[in-house]
Amino acid sequence: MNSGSWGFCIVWLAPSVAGQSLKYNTRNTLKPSLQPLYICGPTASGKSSHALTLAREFNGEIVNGDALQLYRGIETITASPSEEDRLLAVHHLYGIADPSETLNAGQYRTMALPVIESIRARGKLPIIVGGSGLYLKFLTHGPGNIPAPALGLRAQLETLSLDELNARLLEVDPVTAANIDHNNPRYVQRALEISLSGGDPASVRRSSFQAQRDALRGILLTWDPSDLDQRIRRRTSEMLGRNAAEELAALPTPGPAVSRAIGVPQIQRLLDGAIDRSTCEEEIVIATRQYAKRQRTWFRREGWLTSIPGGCSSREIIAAAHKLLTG
RNA sequence: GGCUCGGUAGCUCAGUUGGUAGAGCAGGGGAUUGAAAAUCCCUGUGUCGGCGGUUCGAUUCCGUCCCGAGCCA
Repeated sequence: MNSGSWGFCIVWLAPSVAGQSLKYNTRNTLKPSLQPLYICGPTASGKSSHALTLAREFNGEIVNGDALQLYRGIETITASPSEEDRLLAVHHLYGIADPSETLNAGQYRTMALPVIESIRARGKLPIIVGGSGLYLKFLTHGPGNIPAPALGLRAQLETLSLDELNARLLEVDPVTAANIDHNNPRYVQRALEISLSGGDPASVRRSSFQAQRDALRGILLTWDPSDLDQRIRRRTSEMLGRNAAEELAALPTPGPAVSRAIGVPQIQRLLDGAIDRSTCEEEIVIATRQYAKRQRTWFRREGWLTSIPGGCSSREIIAAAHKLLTG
């Protein structure tokens, strides 16, 4: 597969969009480039609020890039944009999935691409805001040449032990077996899934994954870890102070994805009476902090992102975005 | 006041029949190609409560003091 077959690139290069005359806010005269602007960063880094500022400044619409905010019914727990915020700019792909579903990065891409295209078709700037590294990776770098998850096969593999999975992978795809983290059941299982679903083994297919050629532009919000920790503590406390517990209690049986969302298992145990409120809060803070660390590690490798201090002013974020949009 | 049990890594605890100690969690670092808020990998020197004593050598034995918890007065 070559770069030309990436749906995303096709969208970006669509001549009908590139030829339109566009109106930005009067304070900014920009070239008519409506390539998406990405706002990334760890949880609690202020992505949503900065994105809102930029959407209003640059005539943009916001597209969710967060795996868990796709689900409805857990808005408080996932710190999704509030009703008021959604009145200030158009928001897409928030709360569009049933909590019993389990989406994946490929499905997200499939949903997000037409949304982005339609925003551009309306002459608006798509602003993708989120912290789910893999989901954003699928958006920016394509889905590769790998088959979608085969759920039936996955269920079968689920019954095998890690040793058995590794043994089978070694038979089917020795190249991948030699390179994979064989302690990680998810990775071993997925590699097997690919190799067993027909066609070339995972080692061949994954090597056909290509790098993005078009210029990507995005902002990575950064924080000093101890400052971010304070923000996480504050947000967790506020979240529990709102209707988080009631929200979860009212949720019809969630699927695997929502069940694992940070806050859900902890609040569930609070509702069950297994832990008290302060223990619940502390556990959520810890899980969130660890997640933020993983996000930091992930985004650090996305070299195309421009780092901006998360605590910057509206003026500064606008200036940074302006530079990216015109540069 | 007396007795008993505790006091070891940020937390919960193990252990050393006397040769200065190790797990889980937390913390730190990393990975990440369709479950990703997931999953996985690497990373443990701390007056072993204080002070004395016995000993070549004490965190380990003895004495005493301090601090918890419990029981008896």
